[in-house]
Amino acid sequence: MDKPIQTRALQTRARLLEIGRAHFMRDGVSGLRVEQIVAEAGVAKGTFFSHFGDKEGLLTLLIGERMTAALDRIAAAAPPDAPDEFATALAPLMAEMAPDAQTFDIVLRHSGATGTDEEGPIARNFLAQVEVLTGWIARLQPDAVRADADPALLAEGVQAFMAHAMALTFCALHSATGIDARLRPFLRTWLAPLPVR
Amino acid sequence: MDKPIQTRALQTRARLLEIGRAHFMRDGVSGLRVEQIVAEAGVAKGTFFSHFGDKEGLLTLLIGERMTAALDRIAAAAPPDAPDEFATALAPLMAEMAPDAQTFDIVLRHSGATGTDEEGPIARNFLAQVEVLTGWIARLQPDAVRADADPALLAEGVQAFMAHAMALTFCALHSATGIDARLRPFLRTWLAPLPVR
DNA sequence: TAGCGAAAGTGACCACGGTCAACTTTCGGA
DNA sequence: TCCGAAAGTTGACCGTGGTCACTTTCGCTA
Repeated sequence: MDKPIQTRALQTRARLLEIGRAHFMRDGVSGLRVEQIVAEAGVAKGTFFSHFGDKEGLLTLLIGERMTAALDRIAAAAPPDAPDEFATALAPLMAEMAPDAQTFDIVLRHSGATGTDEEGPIARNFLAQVEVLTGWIARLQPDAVRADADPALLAEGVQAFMAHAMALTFCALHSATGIDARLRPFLRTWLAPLPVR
Repeated sequence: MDKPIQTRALQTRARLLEIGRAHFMRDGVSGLRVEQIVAEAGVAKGTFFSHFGDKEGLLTLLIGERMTAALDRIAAAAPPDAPDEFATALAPLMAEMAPDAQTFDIVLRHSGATGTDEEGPIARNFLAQVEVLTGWIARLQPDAVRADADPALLAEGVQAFMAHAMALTFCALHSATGIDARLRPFLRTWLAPLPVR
């Protein structure tokens, strides 16, 4: 019924992860060769794939752990007091999500775009993002953030704008302005409280 | 100075495009093999790459021409009279942009995410989308659409939500509801006119 | 029309992710 | 302590995208 994982397998997996992490930190996504990792770990190619499914399987773990750390730090800090501060608060997370186009690509592909129960640390991170954002938003309603919409909907919208702003990073025309500067006008318009009637 | 393109090259290119289009229409992105196309066209592999750069070069042309056709049809039709009609009006375009995950992936990667001058029919389509949307929005301001924001910013925001809604299509949890149903609440909240003070 | 330079096309070759049938190791129970 | 089944591992093999030094074709001018 249960399937006990042998320590041998855990060790192999840990070794692959560690070596993969080293390569990822040094060269990013593009400089990660399965054959290289496998050679350094002293195992056969097939072993890699039996552990991670495919190359992206490892990458999602590596990217996911960085995203998790970033989000944890953000959640532990003081929540922003106004929509304008959202972008700055989220900047460290976005830096992990989109250090380069290939990474961002993987993040998007495994995002489950806010809300699948499907596996994966990236998808889980997106769910956690919504929770954090929802908390921030609910806390600021109704004075600093519009109260005529569901906080969860607003939170998802923030994610959509984050993706938009990150994508613009890889476009020559917009890469000059910082990512939070690009995000801010959208969030301001999206979250602005309705004028008092 | 000028570089006259030989008719021979044009014919080869046209043949590759035509065969590629046939495969794309039958099997989508995933069922497109460069070697197959090249064999049917009776040319060498290198010829393909000298014409399109890489496999995605051809795919962006094929996807781009479908997106262009869809957007042209939308632009020619009557503009929507309320935010709620945006989603329905845009549905045919979104169907071309995201018939499957792989296609959507390519679209995103070549979008220039609204606003690079960089080449490519997909990036150009994104620019054209903004123009169409800006027109729609400006037309409805200030009664049916909020007037406190720049129409271009609102248009870009619509694109961000479109991407979000399309991404949700490939997520088990959300694929049940139609894409326009998913998009509508966001657009309603994003574009809703401010209450009269 | 010979011949030259550039454009177009060729195909052997490579890189690299991924597969799978066979083999080895582990471990619980008889 | 031996056995069988399942977990773990192996590495030869494959598919496919992409490269590049070389050949062929074309248009032009002397």
